[in-house]
Amino acid sequence: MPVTLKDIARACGVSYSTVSKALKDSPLVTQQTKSIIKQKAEEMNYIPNNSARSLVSNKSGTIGLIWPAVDRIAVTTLATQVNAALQKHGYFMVVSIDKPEVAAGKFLELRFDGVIVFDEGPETRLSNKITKNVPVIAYGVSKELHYPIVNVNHDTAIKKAVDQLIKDGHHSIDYVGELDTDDIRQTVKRDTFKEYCKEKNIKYRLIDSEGLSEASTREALTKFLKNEKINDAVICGSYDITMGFLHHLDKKEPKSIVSFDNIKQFDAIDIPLYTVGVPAETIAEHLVMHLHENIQSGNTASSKVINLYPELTYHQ
Amino acid sequence: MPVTLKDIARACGVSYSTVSKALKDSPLVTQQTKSIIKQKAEEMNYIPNNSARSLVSNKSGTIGLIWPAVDRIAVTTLATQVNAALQKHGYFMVVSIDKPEVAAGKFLELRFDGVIVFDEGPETRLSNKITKNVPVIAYGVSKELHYPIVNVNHDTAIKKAVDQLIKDGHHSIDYVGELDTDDIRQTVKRDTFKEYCKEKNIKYRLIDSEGLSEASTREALTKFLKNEKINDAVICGSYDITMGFLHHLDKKEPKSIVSFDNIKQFDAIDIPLYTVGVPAETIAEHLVMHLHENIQSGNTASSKVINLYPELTYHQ
DNA sequence: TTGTATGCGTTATCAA
DNA sequence: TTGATAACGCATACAA
Repeated sequence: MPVTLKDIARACGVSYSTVSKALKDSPLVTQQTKSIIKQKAEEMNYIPNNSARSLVSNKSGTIGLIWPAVDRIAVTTLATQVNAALQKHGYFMVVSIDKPEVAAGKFLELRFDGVIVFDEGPETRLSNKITKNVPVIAYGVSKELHYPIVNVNHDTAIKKAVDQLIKDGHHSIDYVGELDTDDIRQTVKRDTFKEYCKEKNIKYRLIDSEGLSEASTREALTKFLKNEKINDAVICGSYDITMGFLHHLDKKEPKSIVSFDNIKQFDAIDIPLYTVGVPAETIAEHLVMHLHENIQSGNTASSKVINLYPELTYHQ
Repeated sequence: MPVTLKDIARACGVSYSTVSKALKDSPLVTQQTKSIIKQKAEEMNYIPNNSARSLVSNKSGTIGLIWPAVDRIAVTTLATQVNAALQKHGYFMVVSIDKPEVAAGKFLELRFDGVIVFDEGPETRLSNKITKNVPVIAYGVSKELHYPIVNVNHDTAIKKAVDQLIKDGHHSIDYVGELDTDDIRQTVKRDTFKEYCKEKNIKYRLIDSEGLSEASTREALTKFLKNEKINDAVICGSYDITMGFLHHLDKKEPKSIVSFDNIKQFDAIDIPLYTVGVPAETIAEHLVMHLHENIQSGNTASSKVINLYPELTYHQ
């Protein structure tokens, strides 16, 4: 059994409320007693009981991140950034790889202060039962949730990508991405691409990466390239898809490539390309800032959309 | 504020201790009152307060997984398996991507029932302060921790790999893996390979993958292959490294490949190869089983080594 | 400046 | 079968 405030109080010959105050540096305690108590606490390896604290203060200092698909690099980067941003605000972040509704339910039982969810479509949506009991914020591209979402506007990103390629003189563009899916982050790219190309009178093709991983993209392209040739202008739907695509790229043939995701990993690539997307750090900051505000104000379930707009950058 | 037992009690006109019993299906309550209470609880969307529970029962039902490097496929697979195994035992798993000692400290404050840590070397080791306060189990290849570890014996795996390649008639073997590292899971492979080849009078080379990712391996091999030719017999240090290696493989030239990690993702590869390692599911089962036992018995910090022995399998 | 008392939501023991 | 009550560890308003 871990050491409690009472144990320290007994060891110091003071009352346990004094210990409580001393350990949180309250001005209501003498410097001298404080330092005695703190030293003793350290010595006895005191570990505060968050359950007890949480019971009385209604705060756990913990945020739950719901992340069922722990496997894509770009998302890993975002999670790391979110972790850092939360830390800055004094929160501890914890991840669940369970199904969203299950994870959120557990988070509620644990009385976490807030929940972040990576929105990928219907199966990742949280019910009212959850969202009216704890501040939730999503990351994605949807606009019609009953809780706030940081929207990274993939549609704008696609348009910027197409515009750039047109500016570079291309009249025919390929899009490599996951086509057969309900993940709204993917479908919005696919559909916007199609429509915008039509609008701009650009010839286009949709090439299925058959998944979101580098491996699936590589395999899918192997098949594709048996019968067809890839275009000179290509938009890749994510960092991982870009990596899968780059394998098949003969460096001698110059291509214009625009890759989704704006993460530092691109700096390590020796092929020049454009990237488009909101930087992971920006996304993280906004997620944390808005969640923090809603925790402070006790707001749950406002269906606000926080729009973030993608940047297009050239990587030499 | 979420609904409490008292709220339900008031709504049902019974005492809250009756509600408490009813909701955990105690035989001390009539079926009738039970069903009334349960229905009301459901209706009011009652969410038990784990903090309060934990305070009195000294159990949180939650296990913390320490996993600072959320980026390798093989590890992702293991985490998923561990999550499932814990669920079977009634636990909820939660992941921290913070530094091990920080994460463990927070887990302690949250009074989690147990901690699992992926051991990769000195920086991933937990101090006595932690391990004497909560049951901890590690996954790795070390044998000298002050807490239990599920050891997957990479040294045996390497030997099995070399033996197989010798049996297939090879006299010269390449090892592709991370060479310049303190990660003990990697160094043990490197060192055993070298020594065992010497012992068996086999010519060998160590090829640096310059990291553990597919991308780094691919790049490293690009450089390597400019001046050298890869051997006919190759051992790859992990799933991701194998994937990086396969890019450079001309399918026409037959090679004998042994890849580390025993995960289902290999089924999707169309190149025949051997895999060696303890299946992720087995690792997960043992981690959870032993942790669960130590939680039950209140054991902390026994320095037991649970040895799991790798299997070599041929994938057509 | 320090100590006492109350209550947070729950479980468990005991009394009714 | 049900209800009252103490206790878990802590924060805090209040009394000393």
